[in-house]
Amino acid sequence: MSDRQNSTRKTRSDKERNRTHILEVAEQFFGEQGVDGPMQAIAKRAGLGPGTLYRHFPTREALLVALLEARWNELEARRQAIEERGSDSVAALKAWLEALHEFVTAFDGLPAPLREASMDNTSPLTITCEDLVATTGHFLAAAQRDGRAHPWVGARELFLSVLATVWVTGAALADQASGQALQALLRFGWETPLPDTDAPPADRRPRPDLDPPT
Amino acid sequence: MSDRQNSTRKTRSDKERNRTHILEVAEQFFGEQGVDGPMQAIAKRAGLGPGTLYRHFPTREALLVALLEARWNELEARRQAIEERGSDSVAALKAWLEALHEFVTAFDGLPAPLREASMDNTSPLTITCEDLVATTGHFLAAAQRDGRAHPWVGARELFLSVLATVWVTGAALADQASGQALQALLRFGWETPLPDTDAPPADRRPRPDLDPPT
DNA sequence: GCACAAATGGAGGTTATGTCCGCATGGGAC
DNA sequence: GTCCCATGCGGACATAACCTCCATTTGTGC
Repeated sequence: MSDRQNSTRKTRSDKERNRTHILEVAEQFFGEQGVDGPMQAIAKRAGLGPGTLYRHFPTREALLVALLEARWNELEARRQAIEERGSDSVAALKAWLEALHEFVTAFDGLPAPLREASMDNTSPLTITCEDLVATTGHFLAAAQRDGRAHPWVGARELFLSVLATVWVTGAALADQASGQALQALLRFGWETPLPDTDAPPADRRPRPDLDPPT
Repeated sequence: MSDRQNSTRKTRSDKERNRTHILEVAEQFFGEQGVDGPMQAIAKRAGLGPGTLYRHFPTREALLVALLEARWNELEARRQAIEERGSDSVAALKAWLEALHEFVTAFDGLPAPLREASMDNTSPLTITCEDLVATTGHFLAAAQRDGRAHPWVGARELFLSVLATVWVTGAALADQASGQALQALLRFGWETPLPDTDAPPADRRPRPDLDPPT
């Protein structure tokens, strides 16, 4: 970023100015209306033509990527904090999932494009998603090594479960209670029952019987 | 339904004919394109003007309700079959959740309107959703009475978790594996660990600590 | 057949998306 | 300072979808 035009001219100053202004406006707008709000409205609120908006961010997703970048740094900091705290692996995983949850709750309607991105591989958001899955996998693996998480659970599933939880509760629109209960439900899903007997720690139960793929 | 005009005239025959034709076309169309496909296309494929389509089904949701009605009967039959089978409560709940899963997978994109409906209370789909939640609650309660499901789990959450699972896996578009793993994750969430010790059966663990509502 | 209520169909208002191109504006040479 | 021109701007426009309204057609009862 900020690499100047190596050929002849410096990039015009108004360009960068407009870019950041768009980002400010979009941040506010998405915060109010959710990520599905009309792009037009952002351009209008920024006092720019639609052409300019699309020149800077050719798709809604591109705009989202730029907006999430700032928050991504914050999330990364939180990840480090969790790791340096050196708490037990389950607490760490829980903390990370909560951080992830908050990240996905940043804007209303965010889960949908993230889900899309984690499937399609063609979206600019894909890399972000894969990073998030990777970090989730990092914490999950630690918990599994300690025998505190079922070994058959995957990082991708946990990530998707966070998306699903946020999606289903409508990003804070709807009842908090269901959201929390769902989170608890999922936690009970991955967490291993009890280290309070001295039986073999991890998989006291085998992988649950999955129905054949019909 | 099919109550004739009590005032003066019988309802015109072409009306009912068009209605059923629209339903046939819509069933196929939604099956192919998902429930978000353009309404126009349905009208066109049925050889009708958009006005006629909207006269019969004023909203996309109204059309969905009519389409789901047939499948709802099927689901109801399945419910009865499960109950008459008289299997154990956990198996019954599992079977019901699977039936529900298939119901929600009927059309691509179905989870979204159902979620909407189960929140808004203004949608024509709302009643359907509430019926589904009620039945889920029926099977869940039985399992809880047997101490085979965590007592703090609610019917609504289970229903929403089915919606969420289907949503996140993109209604059979995406990887089956993640979908099944998620289902397993959730099942581990609600199912009570083990009747293989003769300890008090149900809540071996208290309701998990929910974080205070921030 | 005839009259008329009922139903049709498509034209059209509205809102959103994304592109294209004439125009203005900022950067650099002098 | 001023002039040139590449760079970026802005909004008009092409496209697509939604949904409504009303002139026209069509089926029903007599």
